[in-house]
Amino acid sequence: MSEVELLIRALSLRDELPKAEEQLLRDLPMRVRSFSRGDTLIASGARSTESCLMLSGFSCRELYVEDGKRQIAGVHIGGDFVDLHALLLKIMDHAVVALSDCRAAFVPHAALVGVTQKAPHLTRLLWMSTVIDAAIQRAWITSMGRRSAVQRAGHLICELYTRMDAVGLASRHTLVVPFTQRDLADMLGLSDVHVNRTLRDLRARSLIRWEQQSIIVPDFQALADMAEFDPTYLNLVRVPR
Amino acid sequence: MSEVELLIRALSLRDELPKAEEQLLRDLPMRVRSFSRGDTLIASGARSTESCLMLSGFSCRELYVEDGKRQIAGVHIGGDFVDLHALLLKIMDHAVVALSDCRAAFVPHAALVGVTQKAPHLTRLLWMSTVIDAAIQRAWITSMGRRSAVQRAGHLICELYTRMDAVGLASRHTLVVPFTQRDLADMLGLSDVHVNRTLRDLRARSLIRWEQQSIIVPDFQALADMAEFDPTYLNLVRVPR
DNA sequence: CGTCAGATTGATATTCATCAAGATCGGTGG
DNA sequence: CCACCGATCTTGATGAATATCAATCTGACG
Repeated sequence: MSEVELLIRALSLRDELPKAEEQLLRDLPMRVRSFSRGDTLIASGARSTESCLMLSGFSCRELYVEDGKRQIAGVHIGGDFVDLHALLLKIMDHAVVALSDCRAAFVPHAALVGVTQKAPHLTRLLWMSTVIDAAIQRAWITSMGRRSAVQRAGHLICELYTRMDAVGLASRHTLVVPFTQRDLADMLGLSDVHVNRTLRDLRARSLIRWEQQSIIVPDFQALADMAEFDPTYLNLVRVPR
Repeated sequence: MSEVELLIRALSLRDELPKAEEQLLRDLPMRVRSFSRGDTLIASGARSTESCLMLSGFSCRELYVEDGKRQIAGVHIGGDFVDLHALLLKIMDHAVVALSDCRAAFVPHAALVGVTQKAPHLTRLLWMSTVIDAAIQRAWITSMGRRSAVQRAGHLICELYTRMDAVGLASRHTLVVPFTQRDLADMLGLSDVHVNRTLRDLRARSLIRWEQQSIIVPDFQALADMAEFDPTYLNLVRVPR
């Protein structure tokens, strides 16, 4: 079982992945490292020569504004090529930080450039993964601009549930997530106090339960309806790309 | 002067563009169409077989939530390959709508797949343009989550100024933009009334003037400082990619 | 000259942030 | 084993930011 199984699974969900391309992924040179919650995987402003693939655990994209307020612009789980865009951007506009203990693989840009030169279809699939990321960001923008706090929180939980379920990381109505309410607040653009009340509200409506580090979603459809969640943007359909 | 000059300029700002690749762009088959303000260039949910390149004028990415509230998730100007991600996404999660009279070129996906097969470097530059788009979206998320209304509006104006200036569409302190205050409200996630007051505030501080369809920024640095605008994320540097 | 979209202003309501104080819980040193 | 400690969660009270509702004003245009 190779380190890139989850990535292969994530790509296979969206298009047929020929064995040869699978092999290219397995053969990518990579340096695997472990991190603890709070560690910085990639610093803001870094000029990377490697891109970072999540193997297990959680990380997030983190930006700070001047008075120390934090905004999280995306959450990443195993199989996400979090930092693929560094291949093109050269200088990071944000940091990637561990939200839980996690493992990540760092792949040299030279190897990825190699993929773009000899494997156009695989290149398109990697490109696709960055573009799905952007679609998720648009959903966040929509939530932050035009949805209430309860809907926003519900929408985020639906997103995480759907994404984790797709790669086999959710089990029967339950998500194991390491987030504190402060983390959630920084994802949703709310204060931690207000997140607490928002979760209480969701609990009171029996849309979620929150035990230890687990979010339990007894009735996904009910939550999705409340939050106006439509999973189309996650592109979980297998079509030629 | 070909239709794709502005695109060539936008890419050249970020990396050297060999003549051969320039020629590939000029040779792309395309169907040019004109639109009036309010027209839909690409409908939400569409399964396109073409991608849309802005030639002139303004468009935006538009999403609606159920009670009819609109959120704009990005603004596009001449030279922006607005809809390049449709090549990978296959089904649109949002609409692209004209914010002014504009012209756009539609390029068949088959031709773009061709580029990915025979021009890896140009492919990376196109990929880059989608990934810069995502960086802009992260800046919007940060603004919406953690900046005040005045900073948010200022930040957006700085973004537009910088992008338009980069491709030669801004002239001495002045931006010609066709936005109504309602458009602006839907970009910023505010009500139109509040946008009006926010602009009044910016005017009162002499950070902008707003005449007809022109935004005048007498002192860009002052506005940027107030809004904490740092243009790094727009990747306006010429480096090998 | 009337009409209509957009801009502006005022009054009020709602949502959410901030400040402050407990409560809970896991971990740690004695 | 127990007392303590810090981080997190929870709740209440208050205030600021922003939305909503309702007029009025302005300017372009038929």
